[in-house]
Amino acid sequence: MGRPPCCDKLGVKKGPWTPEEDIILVSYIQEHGPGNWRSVPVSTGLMRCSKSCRLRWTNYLRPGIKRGNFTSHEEGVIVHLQSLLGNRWAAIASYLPRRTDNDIKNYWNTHLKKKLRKAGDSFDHQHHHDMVSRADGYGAGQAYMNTEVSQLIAGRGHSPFADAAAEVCSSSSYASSVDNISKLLGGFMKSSPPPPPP
DNA sequence: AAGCCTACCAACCGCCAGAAC
DNA sequence: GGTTCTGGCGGTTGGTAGGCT
Repeated sequence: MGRPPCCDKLGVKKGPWTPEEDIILVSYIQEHGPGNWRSVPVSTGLMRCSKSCRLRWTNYLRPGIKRGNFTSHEEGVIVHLQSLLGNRWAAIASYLPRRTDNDIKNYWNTHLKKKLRKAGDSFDHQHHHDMVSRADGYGAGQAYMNTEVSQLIAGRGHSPFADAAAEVCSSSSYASSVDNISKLLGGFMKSSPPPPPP
């Protein structure tokens, strides 16, 4: 026998999270820290699968997340990294610390893919890199991006781009229910430090 | 004003690697 | 060493808001 099962499949709630559930989850993580997701539904009484709790936290409730309003710099990074790494959204997200893989994936599927398809004759993963290089609007600054992203990938070291990105991230604001939850929690989000760089 | 269409995004599903027993 | 579970990831879907006719 291995470990005990993660959670009872019966009685697991699905669908959108309510503000109450968010508060319960954030309060629990504030107290115990993220991790050991199996214990979250058990300890909090949330009728949610541990997976669902983890997803909700990482994609939505985690402090320091920036959502929406992708800058042209961020777009460039995503486009270039996608051409280099493929659809490895978690890896791409690691270079944009305040963005979640889900957010990047959504942005790619809804915005960038369309833009690139528009720019090129067809969207083909096999020839994506060539196409990205050709694409109008994304060709500009591509050489710069090549250098910067290569540096980031090689050593993830300090770079002017990283500074610029950090500045953009820190200065931007977003409107979402996260703010409301933050207010409800009495500034927990503000007091929590942003996640460390990868 | 009503119905239809499109775009967006939160959340689910299924798979995999590694960890726990 | 084998079995089972957890955590993480990428793909996909369903709900809904906004725009268009």
